[in-house]
Amino acid sequence: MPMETAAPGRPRDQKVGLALKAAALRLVREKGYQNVSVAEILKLSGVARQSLYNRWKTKADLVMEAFFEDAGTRVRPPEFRPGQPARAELERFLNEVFDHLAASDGTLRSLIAAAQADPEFCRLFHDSFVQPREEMVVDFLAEAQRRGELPAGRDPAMLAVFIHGAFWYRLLNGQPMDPALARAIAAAAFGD
Amino acid sequence: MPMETAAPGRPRDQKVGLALKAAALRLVREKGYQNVSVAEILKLSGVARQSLYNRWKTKADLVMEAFFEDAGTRVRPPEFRPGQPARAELERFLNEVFDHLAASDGTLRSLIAAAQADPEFCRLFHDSFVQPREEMVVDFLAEAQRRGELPAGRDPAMLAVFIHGAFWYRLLNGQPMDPALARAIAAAAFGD
DNA sequence: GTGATAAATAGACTGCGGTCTACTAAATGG
DNA sequence: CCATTTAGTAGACCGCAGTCTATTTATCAC
Repeated sequence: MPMETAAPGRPRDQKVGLALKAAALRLVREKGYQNVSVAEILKLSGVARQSLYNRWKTKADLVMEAFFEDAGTRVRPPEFRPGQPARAELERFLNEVFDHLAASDGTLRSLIAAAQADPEFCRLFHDSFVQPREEMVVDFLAEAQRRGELPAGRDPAMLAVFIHGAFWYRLLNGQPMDPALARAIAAAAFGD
Repeated sequence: MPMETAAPGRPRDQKVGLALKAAALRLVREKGYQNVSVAEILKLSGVARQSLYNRWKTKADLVMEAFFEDAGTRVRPPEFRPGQPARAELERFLNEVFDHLAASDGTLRSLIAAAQADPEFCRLFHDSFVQPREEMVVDFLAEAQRRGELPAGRDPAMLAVFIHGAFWYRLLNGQPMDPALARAIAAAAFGD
């Protein structure tokens, strides 16, 4: 148990933050990021405006935390399983990511958009969300290379950038994120 | 000369649109998209608010037109030149794009962000800006393949998505767009 | 208990993009 | 000349995200 350093002043009420995240998550799922106002989140959670901005700098910060707190558990990372070729596993992973994105409507798109106007949020979003997912793929590809399933000449880090880049590019241009894309990406990464 | 179909009512004053584009271009170059308000553009151009929204649906529409009207002439498309390998030409092209983006600060980032909240603008931006540039690369890669400089097994269309995707991904995550990236992209596209 | 500190609440306020209304001005066809 | 139609101007107006101020409340140290 960590020694709590007993900060002075009134302690934060956990319920306030939880209520805000719960309200934000529910409303964004129901209506989409664009169509949810901060005022609505405050009304549903029954919390005062300042209490939100005491915890998060922007609406995007709150929604990112509410939305992706468990997102890491929704998509199973790529891993080696007996009898499963690396290429097929990458394809499976991509399809799960696409499904998750489809279920979450345009939330990722909105958060990426928010990051373009806010360097601080851009870094936070990258460090806490984008980078870890990129590294999962890098590690997986490096292992595939070690096992001889990926040609030796390729750079796993660069391949991961291409893979995520292709998927961002399609997402941000409003184009379909379907199994055909997953197949094409996996084929390009592993193909000759 | 096209038969002008003599629309009824007062004709549009060309100067109004030109003044708006000139003001928008100058202010965005000076201060960046985020830091320019519509009110400023109106003040500098000496035009009324409604006149702007008669011509463009949003600030993003105006800035896109003002900013990229001549952008097509700034970057020389990839083309085959005697003694110039396709891979080197692609690298040159990417470096010119990166330079142009650096000079235009975050304008492309802001327009991509605006597109995420506005499906109509997303389509317009894609059709009039993104797609043509993508096709330039596809055509170039297809020609390289025909000439035997690009391995036969690869799909030029998919490669173009990877190339643009990688560059969008880096751009939108606030990472450097430097010659090293251009080299890595060209190497991955043409390398074994 | 007293004072200090910080959380929570309520609500006014700012600047923004975009819409709306009212009015004037320039072209058309009759 | 007159009716119609559209462009342009001026400025009020709306909902938004985020800031600020004032007040109350909960917890410390003493």
